[in-house]
Amino acid sequence: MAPEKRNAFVKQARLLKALAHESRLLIVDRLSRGECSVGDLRELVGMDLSTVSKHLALLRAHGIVADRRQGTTVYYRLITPCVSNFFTCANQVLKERSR
Amino acid sequence: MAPEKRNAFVKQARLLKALAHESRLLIVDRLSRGECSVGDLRELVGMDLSTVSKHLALLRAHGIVADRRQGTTVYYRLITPCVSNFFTCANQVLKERSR
DNA sequence: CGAATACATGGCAGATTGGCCAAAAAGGAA
DNA sequence: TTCCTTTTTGGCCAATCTGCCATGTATTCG
Repeated sequence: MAPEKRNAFVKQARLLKALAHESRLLIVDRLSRGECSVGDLRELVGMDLSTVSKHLALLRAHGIVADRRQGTTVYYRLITPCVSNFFTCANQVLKERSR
Repeated sequence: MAPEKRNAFVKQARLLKALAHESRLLIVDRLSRGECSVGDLRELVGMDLSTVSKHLALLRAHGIVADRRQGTTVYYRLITPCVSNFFTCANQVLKERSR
């Protein structure tokens, strides 16, 4: 297989991996409805603040979210909104699988 | 959050995780163009046969592929073809991200 | 300045993953 | 049966992931 084509799969795998976690999906889903502070996301996810912060750092490193500081509060937002399509896509597979 | 809604994210995360690997994406992509023997997939992926077999077992356990034995050869096929939509979806995100 | 708030980061432990090798299974052919 | 081919499984190890705790950093307030 051509190296550049193979590389496309590597990039796709990295992206899927970045999303393949319950907490991160929760976060992405929440952010798809508008930006949100880390504290609010922590409440949503229900884990330690440091854990949530690391999930956010991972999403940021993959270019999925971006942050904005306002005073001591940091707000995150989706910068690739089409990432929400993954939910539709996944649900379709889950539905087809259950038949 | 409601337990059943939360559970949906758990299932989605499991599915994404099952796909989030270069070799498994290669396999799914190949199978989306028709069924294929393990040996052929091994050639495509370029790893040990046992490794490929384990990737296939994982995909099967997640209801993504199914197998059929013919003599000593085992053929795999996609049983949730819409899983290919993930490629479209991922490429869209990757494209949006690069802008 | 110091104290408080809101996040991020470093470090560590336990669990999971992904690879190879060797051995077992399952069929088919002789 | 025995041998050969194809695939699966078990074992092992190195690497990665994910959580919490403790600490560090940035900002605001008094």
